[in-house]
Amino acid sequence: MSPAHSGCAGPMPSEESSLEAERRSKIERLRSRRIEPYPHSFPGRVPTREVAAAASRLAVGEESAHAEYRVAGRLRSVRTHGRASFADLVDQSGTLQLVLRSDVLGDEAYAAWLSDLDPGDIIGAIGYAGRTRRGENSLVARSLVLLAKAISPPPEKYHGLKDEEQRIRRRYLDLLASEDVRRRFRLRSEIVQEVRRAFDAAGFLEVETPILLPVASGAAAAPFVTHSRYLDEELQLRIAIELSLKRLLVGGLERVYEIGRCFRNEDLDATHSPEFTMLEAYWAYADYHDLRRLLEDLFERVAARTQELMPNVPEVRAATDRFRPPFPTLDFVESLERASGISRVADLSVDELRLRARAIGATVPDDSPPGIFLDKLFEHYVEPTIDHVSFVIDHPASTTPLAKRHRSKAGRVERFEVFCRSFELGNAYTELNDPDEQERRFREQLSARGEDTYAYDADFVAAMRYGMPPATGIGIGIDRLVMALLGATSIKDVLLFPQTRARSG
RNA sequence: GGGCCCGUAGCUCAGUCGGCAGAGCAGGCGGCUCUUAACCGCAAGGUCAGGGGUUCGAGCCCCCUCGGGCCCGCCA
Repeated sequence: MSPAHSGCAGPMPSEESSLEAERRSKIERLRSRRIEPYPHSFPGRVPTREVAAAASRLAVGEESAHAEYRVAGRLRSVRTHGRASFADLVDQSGTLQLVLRSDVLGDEAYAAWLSDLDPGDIIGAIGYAGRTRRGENSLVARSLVLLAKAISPPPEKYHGLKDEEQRIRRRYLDLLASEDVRRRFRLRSEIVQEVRRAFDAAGFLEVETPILLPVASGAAAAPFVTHSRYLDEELQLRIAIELSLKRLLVGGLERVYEIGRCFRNEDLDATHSPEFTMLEAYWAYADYHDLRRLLEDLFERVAARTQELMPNVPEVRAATDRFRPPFPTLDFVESLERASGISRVADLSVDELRLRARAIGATVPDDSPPGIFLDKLFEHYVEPTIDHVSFVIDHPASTTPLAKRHRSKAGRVERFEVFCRSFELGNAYTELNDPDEQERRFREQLSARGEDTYAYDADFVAAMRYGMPPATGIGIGIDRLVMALLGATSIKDVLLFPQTRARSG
């Protein structure tokens, strides 16, 4: 038993419906038949897919009583047909039809099972493969075993669970009602595995660094704040992994990555969740070109796996097509100039930039640094034009205070962002490793903006003074990557248990 | 934080002009040995999100609250 997760526990239906009373009375009946409704295990089961495969090798109408199979899963529907019935059994491998016949199960058992089983029950079936006269791959059941009686009825068998609130709050119902939803979340896990494989294969070490920190830094965001009773000190939940991983570079771990939850005390909307899964990777002695190559390979692989797992879903097909190489490269400045018609945009004064930003309706403070205005212009003119997965590279230095200066382009930094359908998937730099410059920029950040800014992490600067190798680093939003691959329009579609308000009253 | 929309049976949804609360699925009873959203017949199932108001009369109109969705603003 894993630790209970909080959050979605929520108060749920207190009064039982008459349907539930009916099912409870069936439990009593079953017990009077000396059938335990909640037994301990069901050994020897095979996936339903295996039986379906065996049945598919038979002729229509043929049955093969030689081999016996044990399958288990959730009963989805029962089509009673007098002295023969058909039931659909769903397990993780798929759906298998059970053929229930009084002449095979025995008249008494047949009648008893039909009256005491309901859709939603977890059952085991023991029998042999057969193909019905209508050609359906089936298991002809010699006996049935109740494994868990469901008291609450499942969602409607055809339409499933549609109510968005219920889908989120009671994701288990959404999952049990929809093979498609189950596949999407399975895909999410596989994408994470694929990411691990890519970084492992490139010689990276997966590490785990603190989530609870004295001060959350490494990004500009509002942290969640908590309190340690032991220390009697305030702690903050991390908003980024960056500074922990860079400390590891100082310590001589040359290639490290972490996949983990980060927390930002901000709104939930279509592309933001207060807790989200971030991949960050840091690579000593390499630069952002190396990371980009690694990423391009990774994208091809996850897109292929996505198509494999979810063929024939048009929106998924359209989404994965965006991950087909080559991936366009957009120079930040050139693409902005082309899209906006503004020439020499990087040379404009702050005042000119502010006017341009105001003209497109950007609502940022007047005293913002030039990079903020450039970002706004880019968001307005260029981002909406990005559909295919694309790399935006070499941003003006003023937009990116914490990246290393570009080695050849004046006024730029070595950075790329990956975009898909106008939202950002990832962000990579050739990292700063001059401790004095790091400290200076931290301080500039502090004075530049208000509350949501980089907290000053003195120990991190101290670490860098011992020497951090030249390195490149990247952050990828795993939730967004999954969204992009599935063509999902809301981050809630890729989070098993998105944040919801506690139910009151 | 601002705007718009939604909440009816366990689930999926109708509900017209303010006039008896409806259907399908699921469940109950009966029928059916090839169905697959099985089908046929009968009966049952409601705090119309919650609270207040208008009205002879409110699921429907008005106000408040709760929850959700979408758009905008901010962060990835």
